[in-house]
Amino acid sequence: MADFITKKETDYSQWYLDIVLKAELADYSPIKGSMVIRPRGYAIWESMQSHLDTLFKDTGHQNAYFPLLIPEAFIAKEAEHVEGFSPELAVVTHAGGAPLETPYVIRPTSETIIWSMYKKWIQSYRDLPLLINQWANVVRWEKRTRLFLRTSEFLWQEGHTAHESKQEAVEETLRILDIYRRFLEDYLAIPVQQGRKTKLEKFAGAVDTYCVEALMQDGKALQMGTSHFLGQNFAKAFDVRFQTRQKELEYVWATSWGVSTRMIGGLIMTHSDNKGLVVPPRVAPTQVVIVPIVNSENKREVLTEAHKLYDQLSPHYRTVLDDDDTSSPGFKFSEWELRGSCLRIELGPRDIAKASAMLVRRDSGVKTSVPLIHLSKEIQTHLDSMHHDMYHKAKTFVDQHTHRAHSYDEFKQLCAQPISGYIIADWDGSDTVETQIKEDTMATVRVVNSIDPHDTKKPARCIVSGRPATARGIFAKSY
RNA sequence: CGGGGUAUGGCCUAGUGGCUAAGGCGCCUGCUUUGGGAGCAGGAGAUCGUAGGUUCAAAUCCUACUACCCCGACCA
Repeated sequence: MADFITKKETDYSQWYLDIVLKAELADYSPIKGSMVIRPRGYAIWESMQSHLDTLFKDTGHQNAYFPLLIPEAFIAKEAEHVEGFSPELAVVTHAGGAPLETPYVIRPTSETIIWSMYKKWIQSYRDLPLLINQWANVVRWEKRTRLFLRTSEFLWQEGHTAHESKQEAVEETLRILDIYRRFLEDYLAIPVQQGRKTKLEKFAGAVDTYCVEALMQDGKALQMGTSHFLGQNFAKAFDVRFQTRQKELEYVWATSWGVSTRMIGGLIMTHSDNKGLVVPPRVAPTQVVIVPIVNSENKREVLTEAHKLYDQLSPHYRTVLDDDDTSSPGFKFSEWELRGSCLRIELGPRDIAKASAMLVRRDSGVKTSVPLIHLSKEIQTHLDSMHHDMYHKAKTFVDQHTHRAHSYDEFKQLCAQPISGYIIADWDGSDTVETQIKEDTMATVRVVNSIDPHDTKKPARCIVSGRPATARGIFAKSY
């Protein structure tokens, strides 16, 4: 992990931005607040897409596509939705060289355009459940942006489902939440907290918002994915009713859920170190880089061996052979560490003499000499253990920075720590207390979970008001 | 929208009133090199963010503007 623990907040920001820019994942774009995702960064996104698509399709979801522009009036149909999104809409007022009679907004999310179509598609319980996902870009004109973490335009997937019953929709909401948790842990090696959002933090238009949260190395939380139970709000706003099995007419029950390119930012902030990017093996664009070490005498022999090795490995691993002879091995080592290649294979005369290669891990820096005949198998073993080691390193960090606050004084003291982390506290569930905590300490409720009655012998009390506590929250400062 | 900062070749920086704007990285040419960011020699590349002002003289001082970055406000 990076050793900026004692440094200031701005240094952490700079460290993060340096990695994004120097590892060539993204760049500032000419449009303020939006970024250019460069090929190396996009490859991570493609990898995420492919894994998530599999998880969605395995649970019966299908991909579709809806328009970028949404009639402004659609947004206004759901009261909370319009209130929540209005301040951050980009509006198209002119087209074809003339003012438009009715303006369009660039989608900040697609609930409204999708539900306008669902009205046509859903008549009977036979049409349900309708399980659709879309890969798209959306625009939200935020006041403050940061590469990957909050850009005015970003890429995401948004799922939109319609169900016969409340229970089925709630189950779907939680099923997706669990897919997100599994994806983050099993593919990105990022441990997460899952739970419900408070009324103040939930999605504009949802009945309940659930989310997965991760803890960054500076002790701030980052929301990595959300899954909303929408109740019948959008069905009512767009008048989507269906004939039930009992021949009655009822509004359908809905969910929506999404994860975005923000996950790339979360991945960087969770795993990377002072040498640069560290990418978990299952999504890494480059899993193995082969660096041949040549001199004028053995050049041909070493390069022949290196190419043989490349041919052998590249069908199984995302492999790069760096045979550029204008830069030195030392330069390449540093360069590939910065770019986050999982494993480096050094192949030089000494190695070839004993029919082996030097294998170096990005996460730990540990070097092992491996016989060439075992190399392919060894790589798999190392990639697997690298994933587990990265997960456990991150998990240990989270555990070390998770504290329980029994009083407000204790809470405030924990918030004042350089790396405040998660603070678990009981409160009365009121907006007033939540707001006060935010004003006093900058910490917000990341997720709410119900209080396990077996956990405390005496009834839980709100740390601020002293009233009986109704909820146990995980609080943190956040991005 | 507030607070702070920056603006000099493709990138990073030096230059705080005075001769032809300096250096590093990168780039081009050639040679030599290659096990942790190689070396030597030569070369190309800048109207010093924009506009105005002060002065014999401005990259440097003053004013305004613009852009970007950081911290807030805001933010499924």
